[in-house]
Amino acid sequence: MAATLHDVARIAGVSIKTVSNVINDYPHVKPDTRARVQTAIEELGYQPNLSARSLRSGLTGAITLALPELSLSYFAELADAVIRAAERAGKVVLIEQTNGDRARELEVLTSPRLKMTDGLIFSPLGMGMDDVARLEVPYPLVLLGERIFDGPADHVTMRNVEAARAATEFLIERGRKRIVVIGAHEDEVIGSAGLRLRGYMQALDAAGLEFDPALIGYTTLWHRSNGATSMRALLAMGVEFDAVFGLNDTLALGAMRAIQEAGLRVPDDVAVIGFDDLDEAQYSLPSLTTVNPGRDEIAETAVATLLQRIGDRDGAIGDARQILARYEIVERESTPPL
Amino acid sequence: MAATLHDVARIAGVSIKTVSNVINDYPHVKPDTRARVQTAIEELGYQPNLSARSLRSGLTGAITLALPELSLSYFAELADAVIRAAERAGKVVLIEQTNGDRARELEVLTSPRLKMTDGLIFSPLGMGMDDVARLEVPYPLVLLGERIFDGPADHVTMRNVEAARAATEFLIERGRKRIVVIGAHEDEVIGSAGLRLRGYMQALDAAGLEFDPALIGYTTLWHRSNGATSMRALLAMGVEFDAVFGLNDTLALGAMRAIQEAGLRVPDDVAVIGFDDLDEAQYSLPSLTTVNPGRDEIAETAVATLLQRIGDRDGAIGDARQILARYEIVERESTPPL
DNA sequence: ATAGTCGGATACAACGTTGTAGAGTGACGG
DNA sequence: CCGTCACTCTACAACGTTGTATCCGACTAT
Repeated sequence: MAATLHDVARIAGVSIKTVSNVINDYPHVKPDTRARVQTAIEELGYQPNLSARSLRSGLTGAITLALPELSLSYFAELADAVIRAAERAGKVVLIEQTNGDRARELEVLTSPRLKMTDGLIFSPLGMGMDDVARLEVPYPLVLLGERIFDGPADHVTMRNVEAARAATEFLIERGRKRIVVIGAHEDEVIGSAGLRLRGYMQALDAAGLEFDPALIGYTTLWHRSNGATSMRALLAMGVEFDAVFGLNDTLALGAMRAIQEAGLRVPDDVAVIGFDDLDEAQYSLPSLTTVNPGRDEIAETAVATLLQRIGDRDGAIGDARQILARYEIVERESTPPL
Repeated sequence: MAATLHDVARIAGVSIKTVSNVINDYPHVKPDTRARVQTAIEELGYQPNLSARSLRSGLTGAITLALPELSLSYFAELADAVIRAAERAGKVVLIEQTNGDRARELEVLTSPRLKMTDGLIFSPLGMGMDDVARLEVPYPLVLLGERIFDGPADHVTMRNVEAARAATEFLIERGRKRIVVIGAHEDEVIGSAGLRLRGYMQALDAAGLEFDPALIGYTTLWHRSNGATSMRALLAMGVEFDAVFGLNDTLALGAMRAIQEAGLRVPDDVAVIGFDDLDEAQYSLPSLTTVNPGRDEIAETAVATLLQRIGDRDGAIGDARQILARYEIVERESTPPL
């Protein structure tokens, strides 16, 4: 079987603790002894048993990332970024999918499987304000996304309102006046949809444009098909518009397809802007202007914050923090100046 | 801190082993005792320490999935499927990204981090035939993808040649005769590109169509931009063609964009077929006909095979197996009958 | 010369769990 | 009435690692 400290110690003619000391770079080991131990380690191909180490130290070196599902590009790209950030810190990432299902999300929060890792980066979708208390968990937790405000945990997120306002203003500056929104959620306030819609309204307000409820397309989910369906419905109702703000890129791309199907031209007849800066937004026809919400920064910060909490066992850091990433408009072909 | 067996045992007035027996459903425990222990467990909110359990049992209940990168949709959807399959079996998945880089792939194979899990599902991209020996690893390993034939490990993959042949025949049956291939790799034989190109040639052969090297578009990577660039190059050379076979969906979608940019119509002037059945293939304009290579089946089988190997410590199962998934053509708008 | 310090190494216990061996109890058959 | 057996439970060791206490020798300061 796999070699242990005992095997190495026997071959090197030292105690197991000395081998352990060599491995952990404990300073007081004679160079000569160290060399002998190193040789033995290589000879046996010794690799430490991480379970034993975890048992001793109480830490595993892994973190959990819980998100709705990887087949949604936004979350796939988020996971990519989180894994890279974790790797830079020498940590490894375990992924749980919740499907955005509230029950499953609550289950993940208390799952024994979490004990396999040192902390959780959690992007909830189904949970609401009523579940805030469930976030009082006995392990380090960092939240992503928008569902929970003022929870008991650190929260890393994007400037939804400001960024959505900037996106809307971007369209207005380019001469668009009747801007459809695709992806709103009925009566939602605290989720991404609610916040982005608020940014939209702020921009209209600031520009002195009137808000027209007929321009708002509601969807339950944010898949491409929802964007297309919602757009088709608006087209069928004969609403007049000269621009579309997809509350995420996937919706925007779906809407763009529906617009083109209907014989309208993007961007000549209708300008389109999205939100998320997915990889695919560069390759649509026309390429999609969008908001880069700072995904890499979010991932990096979430990992750093979580690791801080993990390292901080006596609560020296203090209360839950809210951290907001920088956003940026990425201009492409779908929104030329008129 | 977290409760242990000792705490539960003390409260319930039994030995720790009895508590352990209750938890592991050992049959010979008096109902009365069992109930008392259960109560104590709930009272303390006891959850077993998985590190300790792992140390004892030698198993962690987690598996590693190593793949190029999650921001490639194909791999994101593969990861999604693997995680679901693992979850059904009560296992959890840790993800390593290799970026398709050979050095990084070899590193992953020997990383100590692997010891945090019971086995590896590995989708290599950079490794070649010369590295086959590196796959002789002292832990359960299941390979995905095409780079390695006849390796020392179980291999779950798709019927690349047959499926590519079927895709090509699908175009031929619909009256197309000059079929461009996008995404070929120079001189490659064993990779997905080489195999799919072989299927293409077989189909031409069977239909009595001549192979024209001018119709083959080479790319190094399989991103959307590569598909677009390669297609633009062929268009610039003035090659005549009436169909495009993208060796994956991403390439096909990129190529489709380039075709439309050039003023040609899909599918009227050019039919397009892809490979992978990504989610997004349904939502392009026109929607993309493609090959579903059996991704769910591959994920399910890979997990099942790996778990078998993990459970089979005395090598009762025997030699490495090759398992091929069923494929299927998914017909959409990009390939109407002429 | 002696106490104190430092470098270099070791023995032992402990992390929390489960397998093994075995002890105690009662029922049952001969 | 005793041996056997099934049931119920316990004590102990072990998984492989690292922290703590400790030991020995050599060097420094007084």
